[in-house]
Formats: sequence, structure tokens, C-alpha cells
Amino acid sequence: MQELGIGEVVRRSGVPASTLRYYEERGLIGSVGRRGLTRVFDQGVFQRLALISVGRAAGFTLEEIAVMFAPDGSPRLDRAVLTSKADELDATIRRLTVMRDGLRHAASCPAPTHMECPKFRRLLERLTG
Amino acid sequence: MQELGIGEVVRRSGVPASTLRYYEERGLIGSVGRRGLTRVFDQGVFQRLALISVGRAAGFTLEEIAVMFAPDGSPRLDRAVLTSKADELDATIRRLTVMRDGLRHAASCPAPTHMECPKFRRLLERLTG
DNA sequence: ACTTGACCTCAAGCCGACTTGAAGTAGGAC
DNA sequence: GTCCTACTTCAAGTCGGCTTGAGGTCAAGT
Repeated sequence: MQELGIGEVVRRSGVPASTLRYYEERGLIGSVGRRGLTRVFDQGVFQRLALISVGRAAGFTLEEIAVMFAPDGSPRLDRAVLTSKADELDATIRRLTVMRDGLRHAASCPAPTHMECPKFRRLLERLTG
Repeated sequence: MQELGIGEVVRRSGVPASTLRYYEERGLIGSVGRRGLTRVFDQGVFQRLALISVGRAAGFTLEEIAVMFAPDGSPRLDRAVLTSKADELDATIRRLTVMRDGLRHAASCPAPTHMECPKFRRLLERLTG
């Protein structure tokens, strides 16, 4: 497995070195070791970074992400936790979908204010209800 | 339109008073006026709160939400902005969907570590790629 | 030998989104 | 008239997620 310096990881992932160090400190990514002082990463780091980025977009904290995808391959990661996170995500996705439709519609709606558009209000009701 | 005190809004929405005041200060919700010192809201505040909550879940800042849904009914809200936010949301939704599937699968996958599961790795590739 | 560049650590700072706390006011019940 | 409760302001504090800066190490190049 090819070994990478932090600079390489920065270049290929776009994630700043400070963030990589921070993630390592928080236990989210593991450098496979050190060459002298400097961290050595393997290819897997890119997947983990993708995972972290999506997790963040999903609204999970770094803490939660660390628990969900423990870097060691996870000590018998609790299925119930995963399932409930997936359920959370389902709810989020549904809400985001409604919001996206709302935005899309608002972009093309001729009503003077959004609130005057019945379609928009119906979407809102789907959010509140 | 029925007028509500802040306490009522707190009770019905679950949003703390401090947050409501903060949102008002940031221009995200408008109280229709004051009765003496105290803020008076109308029913519409609940929709706006729902909007804000979904917007936050979608990863937008309060600033962005304020711009998207200006409280005054929005001074000719730029359609391009809305459309591009909708596109952002589309991308987010796709990624979250992949993540949800990943979590769902991880919850039922017998592989000792996630990375050893080919299905999980394929999902990861959909995230990275 | 010495500079350059890429890396390191550690502490402090910053931003967004709130929360908390102290101190004050306004209106009704008694 | 004074007590209670619900509200108010304003400043400061908190937390998560990083970033920045000062000062140090190491390897390679000239």
C-alpha cells in the first residue's frame, strides 16, 4: 500500500494540513506511522476523508463520526447505533428534499412573496407537519 | 392573524426564547411589533422556524438562510441564488443517500471490519468519485 | 556550512451559533 | 403597594471545528 506524506494528501484531497492534523488528534484518521517526525498516510485516508466530509454534511459531529467509523475497524460497532443514524439520515433527506423542491419552486414562482404562493405554503406545511 | 407572546412561541415550537431573540437580532424572524417591551409574533413565525431548522440541517448558515428567505417577502430574491442552492442540496442529498445506504449496510454486514466488505467499499467509491 | 522547504508541536485565536447571567421593567393578583 | 411572573437588554461565556503563529527539526541541494 502506497505511503503518502501529508503534503501529498493535501494536494490530492484538498483538505488543509492543519485539518488533517486536527482529525488525527481527534482520532478520525490514522496515520500509519511516522517517518522521522513526519506523518505517513496510506491510500485509505482518502476514503476516510470522504466519509468525514459526508458525515459532516449530514450534520454529525466529529465525535459521532469517530464512533460510527472507528479507525481500527471498529470494536463491534453497535448495529443499533448505525441503524438509528441511518434513520436520522432518512428523516434529514426527506426534509432536505422538501426544501430543495421549495427552493426550486421559489426560483420559478411568479408570486410577489413566497408566502403568497400556495404551492410554497403547502411545501412549508410538509416541513412543519 | 393571532398574536403570540414569546412564551407561547417557545411552548409551541420548542425553540428557546434566547434563540428566538437571537434569530430576530439576525433578521431571520420578525416580530410584528411590541406590546410594551415584549415581542409579539404572529403565526407565520412557526413556518419560518421550520424553514430555518431545515436550512440549518441542510448545512446553510443563518446568513444564507436570511438571504434566501428574506423576512419582508424578499426584495426580488435572485433566482439564480435559489437555483444554485437547490443544486447544492441535490448534491448533498445524493451524498447523504449513499451514506445512509452505507450505514444501513454496515449495520447488517457480517464482515469483521467495514473496509473488508466489498459492498461498503463500493459505496465509499461512490462518495469519493 | 548553510539555506530552503516540508514537515513538526503547542498555545492561542476565530467564527458561527447560541446560552447564561446580571440587572431592569411592566402588568396583574392579592 | 408590593410580590410574582413573564418578559426585556446587554455583555460575556461556551462549544465545535478549525486556523494561525511562533519557534523547532530534518533532509536535500548548492
